[in-house]
Amino acid sequence: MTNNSNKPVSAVPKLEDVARAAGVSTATVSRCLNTPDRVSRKTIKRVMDAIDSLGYSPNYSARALAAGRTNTIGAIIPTMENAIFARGIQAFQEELQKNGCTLLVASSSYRQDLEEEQIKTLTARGADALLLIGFQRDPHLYEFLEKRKIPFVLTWACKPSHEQLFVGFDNRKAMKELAARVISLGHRSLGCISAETATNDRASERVEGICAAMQDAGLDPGSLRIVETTYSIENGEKAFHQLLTGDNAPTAVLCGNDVLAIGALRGAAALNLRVPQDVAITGFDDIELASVAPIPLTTVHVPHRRMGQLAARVLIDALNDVPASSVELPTEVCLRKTL
Amino acid sequence: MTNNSNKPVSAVPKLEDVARAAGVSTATVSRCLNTPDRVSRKTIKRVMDAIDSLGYSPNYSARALAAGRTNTIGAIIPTMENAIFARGIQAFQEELQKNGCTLLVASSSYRQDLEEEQIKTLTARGADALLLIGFQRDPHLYEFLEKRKIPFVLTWACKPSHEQLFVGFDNRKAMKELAARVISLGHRSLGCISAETATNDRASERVEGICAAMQDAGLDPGSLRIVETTYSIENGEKAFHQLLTGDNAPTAVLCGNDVLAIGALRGAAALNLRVPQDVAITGFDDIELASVAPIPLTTVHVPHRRMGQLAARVLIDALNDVPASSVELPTEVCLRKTL
DNA sequence: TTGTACGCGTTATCAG
DNA sequence: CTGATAACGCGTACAA
Repeated sequence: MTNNSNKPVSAVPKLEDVARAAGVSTATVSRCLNTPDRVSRKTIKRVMDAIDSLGYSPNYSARALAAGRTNTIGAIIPTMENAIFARGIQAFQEELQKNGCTLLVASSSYRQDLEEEQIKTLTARGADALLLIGFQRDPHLYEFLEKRKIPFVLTWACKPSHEQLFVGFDNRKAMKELAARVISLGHRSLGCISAETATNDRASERVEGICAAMQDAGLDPGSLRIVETTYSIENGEKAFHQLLTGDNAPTAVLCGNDVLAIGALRGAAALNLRVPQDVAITGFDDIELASVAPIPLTTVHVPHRRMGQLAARVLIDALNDVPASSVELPTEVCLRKTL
Repeated sequence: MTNNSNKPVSAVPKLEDVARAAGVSTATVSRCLNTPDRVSRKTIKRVMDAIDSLGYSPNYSARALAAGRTNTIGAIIPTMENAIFARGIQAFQEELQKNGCTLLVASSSYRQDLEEEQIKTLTARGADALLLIGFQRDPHLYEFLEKRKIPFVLTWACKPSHEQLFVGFDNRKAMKELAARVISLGHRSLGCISAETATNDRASERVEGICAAMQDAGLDPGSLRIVETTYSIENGEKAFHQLLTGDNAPTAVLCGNDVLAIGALRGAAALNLRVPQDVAITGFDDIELASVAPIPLTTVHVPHRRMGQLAARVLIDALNDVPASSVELPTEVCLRKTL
């Protein structure tokens, strides 16, 4: 067998090679791949056979450059290590895949400057659309995205007054409902372990929710003791210790998420406090972990998978110029044993 | 202010626009971005100013097409929902980012056919290199990657006889060590809850490890009762129930990972069995969850973050033609309270 | 239904 | 050190 072309045998096949093998033009091969309706049955078969035998697969960079679209959607999440985002993003990805789109994930480590960088990078890489977490970011970023006509959806939060597309839930309302529950059980001295509220709108809305519930119940929101820390079991434990060993220890500690709450639970055990008799503890998110905690955790259930899936649909619609609208997902207080 | 060009003001700026604004050629702008050493100080400043004021950022598709490299590395993991992979991949990503590379993640849902599809997609998308989990896959995939000269690293496992690059640990050895520990404590009747071994080499190697330990101790490996199931707390619980309510219930249940073990723990509670007095339970991976289980879990510690980081280094070296070599990471039996 | 030819935004080669 | 200019692989008018 001889190699009578002047190219190495092992070169990656391109459209032109397929065209030659099938005895058609490159345009026809391209059409077979993108608009098969406009090609005759026979030709399609010839071309497909050639594609198979050559092991051809299209070069997405070239395709993106020529077509102006990448069929790639980007998502920027604060961290990949948290089960919450993982679950929602997994669902997001599955739905995208059904629609022929690929997901590009980047994580910002909860830092706004890094998020901005990632937004720039992902758009430069040709992401057709973006999923972002929360609302809080520099306005010029929104202008940037709008100028480039890149659809985006905001998730894990909602702000119905906003014109921006979102698929999320009301953090404030959800936490307020839970806090009201706590108060209705007689708790008057509340504590809270939260993520950093300055740069995390979900966290600050949750704290607001607690304050609102206190207000409604005639309690002074100023009396809420707040400890801010980074999400992790260990930090939850430390924060709990700090809260409970200070003056005027709270009788109930509302945590910004389940991970912190698990830490708090561990902290309670270390201090020989019984939960919920000596101190009540609540979480947020209802991750799988919540139901298998040493004491099953009272928390707020959030429909993460559904959120991811809907967010994908919204973006795909937007890309197809189908008018999409925001959706606020319901959350639900999930009573178990720690309250 | 007038727009005296015939283009819309809002068009995304390109290299040419920057060149015009800076009064240089496109080649020079390109050089400023890629090989600044070969451009004079002054010119660089002029160009950078133009870039800033126009808000230019390069089109990666075009760059990839012209340069033949994307600075993108792909990773295909069985699932994003598992903390194990999340942690390793997060570290992988951080290390890549330090080296100017972007990570593209895809998940295969533990299915070989989907993994193959993802490999094709990621290479078509121009991934310069790939991270894969485990060794077990159709040989023609390896040929495919080698033909395309795409470096790849296999992780979460190792097979020193192999020529392929890997950064992982010996699942068999790790589990064997743990099993030997279990046996040395007097357990003669062993059970095992594992992921599907047919398509998951990490799982099958772990099971093999148990059998090897039994053999060494003069026990019949055939007596090991194995239940295969999908990783989840709930499935772990079910499998445990099945194991313990059958004839000849084992006195120790070794689980393929921590998630299953947590489920087993819950199953034990449901059956009113004390752990470890009535039945011993062990996990694998040592995720954060393991240490906060109702009863702290005896498990095998795996250096996930280090693995991710090293895998990144290996790939980056390979891309720079620096000879890289495989590394086998040590694991460690982690004794807590369930054994 | 099919083919021709140009353009997408960069990089890289080769002169100057 | 800088500037023309030819690739890179594909999509898509426009023509046939």
